[in-house]
Amino acid sequence: MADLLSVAKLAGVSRATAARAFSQPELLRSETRRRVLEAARRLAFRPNRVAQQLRTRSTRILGVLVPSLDNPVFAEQLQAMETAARQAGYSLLITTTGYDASKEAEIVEEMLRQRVDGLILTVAEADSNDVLDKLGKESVPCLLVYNQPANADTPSISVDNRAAMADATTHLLDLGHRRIGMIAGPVLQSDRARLRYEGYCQAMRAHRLPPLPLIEMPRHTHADLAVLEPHLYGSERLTALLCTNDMLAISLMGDLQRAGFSIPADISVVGFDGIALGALLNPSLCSVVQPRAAIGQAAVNTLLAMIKGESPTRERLSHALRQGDSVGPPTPGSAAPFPSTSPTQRR
Amino acid sequence: MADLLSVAKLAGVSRATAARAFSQPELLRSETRRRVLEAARRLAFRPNRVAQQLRTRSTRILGVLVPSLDNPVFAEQLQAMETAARQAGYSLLITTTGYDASKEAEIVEEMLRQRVDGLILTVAEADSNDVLDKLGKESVPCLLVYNQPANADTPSISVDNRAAMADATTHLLDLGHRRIGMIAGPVLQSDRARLRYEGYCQAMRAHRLPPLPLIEMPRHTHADLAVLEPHLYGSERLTALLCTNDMLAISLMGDLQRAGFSIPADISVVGFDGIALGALLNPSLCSVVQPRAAIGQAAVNTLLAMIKGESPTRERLSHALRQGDSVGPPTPGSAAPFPSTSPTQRR
DNA sequence: CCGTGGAATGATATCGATCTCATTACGGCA
DNA sequence: TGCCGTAATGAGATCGATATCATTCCACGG
Repeated sequence: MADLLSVAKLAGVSRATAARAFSQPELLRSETRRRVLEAARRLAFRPNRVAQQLRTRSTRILGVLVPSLDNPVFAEQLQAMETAARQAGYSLLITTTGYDASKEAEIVEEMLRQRVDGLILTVAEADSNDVLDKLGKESVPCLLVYNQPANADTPSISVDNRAAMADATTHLLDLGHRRIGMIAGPVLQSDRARLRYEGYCQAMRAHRLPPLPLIEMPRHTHADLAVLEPHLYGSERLTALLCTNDMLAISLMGDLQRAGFSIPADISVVGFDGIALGALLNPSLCSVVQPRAAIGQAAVNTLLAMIKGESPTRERLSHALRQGDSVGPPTPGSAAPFPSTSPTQRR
Repeated sequence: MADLLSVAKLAGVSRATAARAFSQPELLRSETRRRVLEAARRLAFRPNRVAQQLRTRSTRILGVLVPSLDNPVFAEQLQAMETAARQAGYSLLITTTGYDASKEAEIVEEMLRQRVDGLILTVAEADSNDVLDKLGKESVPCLLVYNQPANADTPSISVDNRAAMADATTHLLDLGHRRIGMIAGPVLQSDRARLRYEGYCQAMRAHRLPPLPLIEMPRHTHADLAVLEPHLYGSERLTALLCTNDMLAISLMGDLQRAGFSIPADISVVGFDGIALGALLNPSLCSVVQPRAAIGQAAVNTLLAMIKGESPTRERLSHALRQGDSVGPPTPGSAAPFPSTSPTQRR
């Protein structure tokens, strides 16, 4: 391709002058500027960002790491980030771990080699994370999203996961539910899930009820009815289920309905994240809404501020409980120990 | 940070030798190599990819452009792309247009400045697209995904949109449906939507039925019942609706159910894309499945082959119709001209 | 003991921009 | 006309790696 030097030659000026036509046009005599721009046009000159990046030691690229794009909560947030970043003249280098924490280190290292100007990470464990510890010693601005570190010194943006789940639990309690369960993905791998469970426990205790043990699903985003079965039948069956994320909740609803349960008459379901699709369903999914777009936008803006040298802030964005038809008051006598209809779809 | 030169000095070798310790370690005496690596470790040396990229004229970055990450069909495909790319040692620069075709040119230009090694695009219009025309003259490998250009010379990967929608239509016809409608987003902006409509028309005509006009929704991923209303009531009401994408279909189902319609008893709904969530719903969404993961993976691999100089291929991946409970045979007498229940949720 | 050839290493140009500092051009004023 | 200060432009170093070609090292055969 044509480079600045050839443009300069064609315009009959020096490299420096040619460069100035783009970076500081006001320094040039308008006639000179015109000649350079004309030459650039003729040669189809395209500035080489790589060379710029090397010389200026700034890539204007942000490195982003999320668990998975298959979960809309991350995809929707990325959409907001991309928009915000591009508006500010930045690009995104997006990577995923597939919920595999052991990949985090290598991926972050690769982004550092690329000399990203900053990092936005959603990791499995924000506390006691050696990747973050290492990053602390580096000079690269770094920001956690969705993670809510307890003691960590890494700035972060998230909702108050504990309070949020406590709110959801309280909502169920206020409706009259008492046997409320909570399901999560492989829990050891997510600090968020643990905080949400704590919120649940807190709310239960506040009502003088013993919190039930967390029910762990084998996958992050897909419910498994077999694991849940013991809690669905009999006199001690659960009347409401809290899920640590919407994907889990949505797949759970489908499975329950196919197994003959009516929602919310037989059992109420609450999700977490508030992905757009949840509101479109029928019954619509009651869910703790994390403001994904706001989180994404705030993340980019905060990181850009940090890059400019401003001191980081730890932000707690406010959550909201989206009411939905997947939740209703418990109907004590309604569900027989075993569901009355055959395990096929029921409308 | 420490650069290669300082590593070389500490190890007591030349820059070139230090570099070889990483790029061609077999050329060095093991003792020399050890000294260099040890020095690199001590200095926490991190290779500067930007400098490498400038010198080698290869970034090992692929530029990706999709309409929106809010639509899972793109997010799921990106997940596959990211995995495939990283395995091959490439990174992704991901950008979105928000379905705004007028942004395509600028975004592509910016990616070219970044000197991406190749481009993977999903554009609004594959034919008569000046961005693509311009790219044709450049030497950057470029690949279309989901787009299915008629005459274009740009290689592409997609399903056969026409045949796919024809299959879905035929499925409905075989069940006995006759009044089958089709809804789409702002259709002028999507070549895919038009091809799918053609497939529908084709299938209808093959059954000696006049295709109905396409019903256009104001948004790409959200149905609007008001627009649809004229087709839902009366003796000529539709008994089945095809949607150009799953988001549209899912939101449509929710809206219909909330308006008192029973699915599929009153009306059948078919989606397109086969996003993961569709299968989890109740009723599960019948949809034309585009193999998103396979498409993403194939896209990356094909593009990498093109980068290596192999000649491009235009690939048609096979689609499949996922059966779902959102479709059933028409029930002629079932739905009154006006729905029998009040417009609240019905189970 | 020396010449020879391959293995190992070094010196230097280069990728394409920006940055700093030096130099030239030019308009105003004595 | 000549001097001066600012505006405009140029020369050359630099960012951090790789690539090419030259040079040194060393073992081995003659």
